[in-house]
Amino acid sequence: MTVLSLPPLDLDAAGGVGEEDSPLRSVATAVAVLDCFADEAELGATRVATRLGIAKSTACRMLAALATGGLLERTGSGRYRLGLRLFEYGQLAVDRLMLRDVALPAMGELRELLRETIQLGVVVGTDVLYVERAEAATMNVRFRSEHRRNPAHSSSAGRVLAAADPALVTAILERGLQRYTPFTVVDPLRYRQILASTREQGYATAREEFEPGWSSIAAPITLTRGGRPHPVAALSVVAPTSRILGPRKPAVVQGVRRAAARVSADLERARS
Amino acid sequence: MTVLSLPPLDLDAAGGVGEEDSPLRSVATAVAVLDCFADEAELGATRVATRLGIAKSTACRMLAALATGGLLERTGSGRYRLGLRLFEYGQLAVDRLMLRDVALPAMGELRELLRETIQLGVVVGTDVLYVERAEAATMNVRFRSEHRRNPAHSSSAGRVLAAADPALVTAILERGLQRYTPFTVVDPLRYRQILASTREQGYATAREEFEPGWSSIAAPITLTRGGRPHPVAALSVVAPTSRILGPRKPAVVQGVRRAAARVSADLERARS
DNA sequence: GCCCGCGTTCCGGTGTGCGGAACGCTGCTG
DNA sequence: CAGCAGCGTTCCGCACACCGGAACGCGGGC
Repeated sequence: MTVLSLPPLDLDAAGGVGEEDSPLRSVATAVAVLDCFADEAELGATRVATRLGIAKSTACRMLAALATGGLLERTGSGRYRLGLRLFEYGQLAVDRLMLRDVALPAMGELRELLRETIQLGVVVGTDVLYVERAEAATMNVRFRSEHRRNPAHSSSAGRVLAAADPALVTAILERGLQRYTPFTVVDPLRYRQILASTREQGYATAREEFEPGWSSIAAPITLTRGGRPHPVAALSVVAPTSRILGPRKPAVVQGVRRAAARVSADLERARS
Repeated sequence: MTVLSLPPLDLDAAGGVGEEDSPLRSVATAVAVLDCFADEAELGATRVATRLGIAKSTACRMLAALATGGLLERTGSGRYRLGLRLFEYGQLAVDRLMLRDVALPAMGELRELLRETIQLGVVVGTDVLYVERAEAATMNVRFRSEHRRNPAHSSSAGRVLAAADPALVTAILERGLQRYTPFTVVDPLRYRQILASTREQGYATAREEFEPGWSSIAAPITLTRGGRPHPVAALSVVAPTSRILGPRKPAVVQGVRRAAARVSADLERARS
């Protein structure tokens, strides 16, 4: 089994529902129906039909079929909601990367060492998706679903992953460096400079570039492929700025780099 | 928005792939294709075709359609694997229960108090599915995907949930009390006695009934519906037997009951 | 370099999913 | 209390999109 062959960054997946010209029209619309539930928690047949521009009867059949398959569940009032089977599939998808299990011990130790929240992120499209998180001592309700994915250019994890992947860099630049805070780096030239220094130093930082007050430091988890180490994921420490970019910064950098290196080694050994 | 209306325990979902007589045949087979990946990490068109008894060309089209939808990803050698989009959908499905976010703080505090692993479980079919886990101090690699779901009859969480749900009890008994360890309760009469005492005491225990050496204590998270409190989830402490069923048992019971009661109250308030 | 196995593509017939309209139902509202 | 409006669901006939079999291109392996 190949260990975590990085998905070839499907750019089209970033867009909206759109009209797929693929075969299996009904399956494509079924997936589009699922996508509708990314925005809203509960949907009925009429909403789905109008959103997708299909007949109401078609939407109803799609919803029923997805519900019998377990991908959707019926709420009391005839509407539908994402099903828990999707949770199981999603956990399996992450487990199959053979990354989380390898990284968990190191993440727990790093959390204990720094007493901060540790994140494990991979690239999907031009975003970083966090597939595991070791919360600081008291589990922080601040980290919710909306913090499970963020644009690669404004996060330290995205930088260590882009630093070694020119195709990802061009994809990020094509999409545009959107500004989220006054500190967000939006100049392509400056962004490339940051990536260059990331390559040199072996870690990346992001100072309040996505959410005011919160910064992060990340180091790459690599896998030697074709003789050269290739980043496949990133370990990042996220905390209020003063706690990791102040006097503690050297300790945090050393800690996250060591943890990422250990995960890389374990991942290499797990490649049986 | 209704908060966590318990899914009506789809019994058929427990079975294998099977032939659905529902409309939208292609969507049904697409779901069946997804189900194939519950067992194996990577699959090609031929394997899928033989497993489902469909033509190889059909399987190929299904795989391609699911891949363009992001539910599957292509691995290097033309085979397929569950896609990370499923992870996002799955996280959304759990978030929409408005249960995890409410329970996280209490779980973190209980973990700190007991220094043991805390699990948050819900019922799906006749199994308990754990949708969140607060690991003990060092994140334990022992808890992996195979520990994300287990039969309701052999877990403490399943008992507090079955204690107030006669329909679930009959479903569990119909399925049969499978033996996993020498301690597993497999006598229906004894099982009903245990449920009765669970109702009285307000918590449940399971002593090495699923995995030798590991036991658990659970308390119900309830939501008043129709004037009466109704369990919708369970908080459980899982640890080596001596650490929770020995002298510490009273403290553990009190801790998990208090935490579950707090989550219940918060959940009630969140029902705006 | 041969062969076997894979994933993919092509093509025609047919059965299946599409859309529009009609049906119960619930929960508003005048 | 009755009317209505909106919902999810069902029915039905036509068209077309999907299924299966066979052919293609490619890669790995005794």
